[in-house]
Amino acid sequence: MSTVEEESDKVTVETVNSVTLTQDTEGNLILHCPQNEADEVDSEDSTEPPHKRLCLSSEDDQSIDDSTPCISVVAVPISDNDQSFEVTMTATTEVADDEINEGTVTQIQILQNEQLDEISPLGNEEVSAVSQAWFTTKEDKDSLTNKGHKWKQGMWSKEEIDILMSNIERYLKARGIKDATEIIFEMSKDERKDFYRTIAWGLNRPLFAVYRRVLRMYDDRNHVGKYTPEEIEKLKELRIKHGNDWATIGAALGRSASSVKDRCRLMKDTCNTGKWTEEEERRLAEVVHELTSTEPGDIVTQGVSWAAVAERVGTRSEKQCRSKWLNYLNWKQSGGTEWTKEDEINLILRIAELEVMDENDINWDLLAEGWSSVRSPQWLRSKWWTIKRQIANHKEVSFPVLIKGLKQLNENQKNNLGHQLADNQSGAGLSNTNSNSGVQHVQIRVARLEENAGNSPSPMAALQIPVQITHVSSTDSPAATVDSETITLNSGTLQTFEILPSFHLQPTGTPGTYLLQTSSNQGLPLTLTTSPTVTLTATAAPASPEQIIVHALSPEHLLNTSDNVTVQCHTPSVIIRTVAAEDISSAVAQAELTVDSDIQPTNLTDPPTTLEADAFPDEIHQSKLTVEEQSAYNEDDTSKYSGRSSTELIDGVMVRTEEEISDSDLKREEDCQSDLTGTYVAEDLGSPTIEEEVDQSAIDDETVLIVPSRRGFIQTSDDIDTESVLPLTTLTDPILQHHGEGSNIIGSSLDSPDSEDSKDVEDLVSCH
DNA sequence: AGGACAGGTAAGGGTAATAACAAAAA
DNA sequence: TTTTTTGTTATTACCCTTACCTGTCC
Repeated sequence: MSTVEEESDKVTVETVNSVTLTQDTEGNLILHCPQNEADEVDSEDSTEPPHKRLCLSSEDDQSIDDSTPCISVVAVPISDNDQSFEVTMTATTEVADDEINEGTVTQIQILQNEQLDEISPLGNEEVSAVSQAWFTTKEDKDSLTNKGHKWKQGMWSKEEIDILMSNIERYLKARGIKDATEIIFEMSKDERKDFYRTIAWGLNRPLFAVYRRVLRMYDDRNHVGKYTPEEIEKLKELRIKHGNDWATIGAALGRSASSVKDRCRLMKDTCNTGKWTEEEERRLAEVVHELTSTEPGDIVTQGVSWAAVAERVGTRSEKQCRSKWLNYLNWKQSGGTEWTKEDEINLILRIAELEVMDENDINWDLLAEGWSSVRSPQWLRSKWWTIKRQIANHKEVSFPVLIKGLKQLNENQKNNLGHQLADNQSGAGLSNTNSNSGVQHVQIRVARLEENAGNSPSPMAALQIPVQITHVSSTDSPAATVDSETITLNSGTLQTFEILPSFHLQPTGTPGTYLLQTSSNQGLPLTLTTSPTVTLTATAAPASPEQIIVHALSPEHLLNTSDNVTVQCHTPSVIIRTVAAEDISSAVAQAELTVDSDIQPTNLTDPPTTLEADAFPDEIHQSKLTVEEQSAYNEDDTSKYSGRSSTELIDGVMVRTEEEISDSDLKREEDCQSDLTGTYVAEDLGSPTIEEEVDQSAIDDETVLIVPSRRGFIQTSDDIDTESVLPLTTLTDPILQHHGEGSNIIGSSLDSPDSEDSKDVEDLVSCH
């Protein structure tokens, strides 16, 4: 593969759901995506998908009423200097105005949250009863459950933590407090009275859970790390002296009470370590079966009181007992078979089949059922973890992307000889740390700007595809009777929002598909400006294009574009892709475009050409969407997402995958694209694939690729400065966070420190 | 007196990450 | 045989929920 700086050739693609843009009070760009997920929030959901529409809500409150926001995406610059940005998106429920009922709570909350600054206490609308209630009693819980409330349990996701942190930050800011610990540990209950309730905004968790989380987070005696032998000794003494007074013991050791309590649980004095003797195993099995009234050979994975078991076993702690049982003994005794590579592939496929958008939605018990080589649901889950880690940056990519990547990876492994793979990979410039199997350390890149790339003067500068906006018409209502919405960027009274300070639309060759170009000097691909110049109107006009794809292109392309273009859309969903542009520095003429429903784009340069390799030297990757596919997706593909609400599908939500591709890939893509003139390849949902060689003639897969460059960025406005940039940790706007399991967060990771080691990156994600 | 509120504690089930160790491959 | 790699197990630092408790205020 080309020898061009490998680092820089990596291209990242990002997939997003359909969204709309808004800007929050802090100047952050927020993409709202109408959609699905509404579901889960309230169990009672009727089969009828909530009425969806575009919701372009701006800061003005009105948007609340007529728009029904659903998904929110926050795109924020993550770094002041490099202007790189990431997009995080979450889904929220969307409901028609009149349907407001409990199910809409989410939405309301979000909107309100958006205006958190004017901290008006929860308002009258009912806020999530869950996040506003302490409910520590079983009665409270049952009561809420009976009312149809559901809430999140278990480990907090990164997104939730982001929200929490962001909420806290806002709270502090609003009150001029610098350190949250002041509130948490120093203030009186009265002084902090609305603290927890306020920061619980957007979190579908009981207030008490939020409270616990916060305490742990800010307790510096927590997370102290490994206990030293000295500490263990001291702990033993203190234990004798103070019994179970964990607070006292913890204080003496400089550890939190729960930490010392947990540590003590691990060290019963009679505990053995290391290999279990046969006698111990026999005893364990006996005790487990006895206490659970089961027979040897039965599979027992739940309902075991491990403390009681450990007590009876005598020589092992409860954790040792549990671990031994769930990871080995029970399986052994019930005639389990060995786990094979095939099982592994199977696992990936089965998980993929589940179509869940969130790993937490996987029912491991169900998955493990009847699978003889699976030792226990818990074991299977941990197995999954080890598989997942084959993708170096698994934490950064969305779940669907991860699955896709793993599938591809396994296919490659199956189809290629190890060495071949390795060779190809290295040739492609994708680093593969592992010379043989090539399995390890594959990395899927999230749209992020590459640090290194920036340093090289490279040609890539020319390639910038900062933003792509796709408007998809909903196939379900061809008549577009319903939502013919007007998206007015900027002045409309209705839902207005503004995008790019200036941009151009270019026909792509596909009817209804245009490329939106932005000038680079705006600084950002996506910008919400106050200037009333740009208006994008989507109407129900029948003639409306199936979709409008707007791309922010490199400056060069702007030249030939005409100023006014009208685009008609009668569809509710908008897909916006944001991509980092490489070196957009070169200012480009900025033209303003107005999209009208009736007008056809004029004077637009032929997009295909612009997409040529020249225009986009090595770096740019363009994503394509095919109208057909898109439509198909909308109407027929529901099955694909069985796990999600049908509404989502209808809306044509697309999930964008993020991947990294080599520049050659990009080029190919581009070429391909130009060939396809007019045909936009649908971005296939899980398209990121990992390929070993750059050379894949198979671009047919139509993955959408966008090239991110470290220079890409999103700015809310020209005057935006670094101040307005949210810290990395708060990329996810809490406000937007969706409650409930349905939240779809894509590409939320951002900062990932590890990304730096692009050397290890070996991903090859192909765009098939 | 009773109940809601706002915390708080301890117990215990569970997870994620890693350390240790063993088996296999080079 | 020795070394390196890979795969299992064991360990452990933390996490989270549950059940129950406490003090204050109305």
